[in-house]
Amino acid sequence: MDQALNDTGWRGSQEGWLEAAYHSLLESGIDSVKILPLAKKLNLSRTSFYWFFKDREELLSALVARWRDKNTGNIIKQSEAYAESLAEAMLNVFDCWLNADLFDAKFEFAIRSWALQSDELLAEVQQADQIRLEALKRMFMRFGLPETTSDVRARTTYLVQIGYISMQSREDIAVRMKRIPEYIAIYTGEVPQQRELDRFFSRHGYRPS
Amino acid sequence: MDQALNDTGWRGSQEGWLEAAYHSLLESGIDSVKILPLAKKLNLSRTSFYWFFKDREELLSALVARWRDKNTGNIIKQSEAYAESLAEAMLNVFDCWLNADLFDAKFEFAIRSWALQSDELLAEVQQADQIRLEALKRMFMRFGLPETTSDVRARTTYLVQIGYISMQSREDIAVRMKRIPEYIAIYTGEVPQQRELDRFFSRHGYRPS
DNA sequence: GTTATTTTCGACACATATGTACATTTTTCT
DNA sequence: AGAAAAATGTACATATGTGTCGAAAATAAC
Repeated sequence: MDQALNDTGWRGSQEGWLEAAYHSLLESGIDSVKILPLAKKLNLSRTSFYWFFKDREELLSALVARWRDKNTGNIIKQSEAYAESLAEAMLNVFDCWLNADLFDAKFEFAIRSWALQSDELLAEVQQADQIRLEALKRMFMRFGLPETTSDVRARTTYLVQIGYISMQSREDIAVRMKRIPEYIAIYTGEVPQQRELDRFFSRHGYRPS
Repeated sequence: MDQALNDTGWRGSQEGWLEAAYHSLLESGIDSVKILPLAKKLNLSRTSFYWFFKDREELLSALVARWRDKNTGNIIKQSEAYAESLAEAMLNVFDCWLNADLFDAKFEFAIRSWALQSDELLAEVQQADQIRLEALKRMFMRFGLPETTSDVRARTTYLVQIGYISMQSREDIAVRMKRIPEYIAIYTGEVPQQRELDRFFSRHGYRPS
């Protein structure tokens, strides 16, 4: 659990503490993000922390900033990506659910759990929800669906994913892939073309058997 | 914040401490469920707690038992209730999402957040998920849908709700009701009859304007 | 009304956490 | 190598939490 995160010769760094905090948050929730335990993991003196951060609050703010930068943005980008059909557009969004670089599901859940005890964070999360939902709704409308329908379908798409995250399920990629065509059919009301599915499977390194 | 939970003349009781713990869990997560703060809320001495519970662990176990008894069971019951169409059957399930007596959404979310830091609890939550999903799947199959379709539609139904809970949204009942027909259409593939909707609205004391 | 039971509370021992002040060490810069 | 800067560590003050013991008070039982 040591560093090597550093280009300098010092053992600790802002990034190092933040990284440790991130892992602790994902593993055991925000109340586990405490300076003393983190120091033990990093093999550093607890008080050395205060060289990099003013106090615990500043560390927690840095965590929120990290979430904000990562998870909001890619959904919008994917929902706006080029597509010839609604089914293909939806598959672009699904990239987020299968690629941890685009959307960090564990992080998302940990943040939501944290929001239970922080009204300030809850407001941020709800703002993120709204922005993401609106992007998805625009995608449906781009393909000619009426407003109310687009709204509910956007919600379905998004909420299933948030629900999935909240189940903290650890399913095999093959199991999840097998359900994809059905999900697309439910969300969009249209069955995806085989070539669209093949393109999707291919870019996620999956070979249907 | 005083008692009156008691038929006896004593101020404290097992139920009183449990009730306080429940509220604290829902408001601020499991790490806020601490004996000292609860004692302050109850206007009791902290150590009096130990007369009713062996230790903190026992209190937490009681909380889990409460969740188990309440939230698992009603979904199954509603999914098996009499219905002439799939849409009507789905509306029966929707009763859970709109009636806190049938399904305590806040409790559900708090438990899931807690499960982040307890593998034992996580296993319980995942077992509950599986049982609920299977009940919903059976409902779809009862109306003649194929197995895979039933499975994915059951997931959609359930996950949207878990996702909704996880959004911790505080929406107006009218806003939610307006979306109901669309949700039913997406989940079941069939449009609900007006009389089915009227029956549903009526039993939730809602008058569409 | 007295006695027994149940509940409540204060004092103690201990553990874990935060944050400050200041001395010390380690690295970097010249 | 020597000075400066950056990072680390020790000691201290303080806060909040758990759990035990035994005395005291309130209620229930007779």
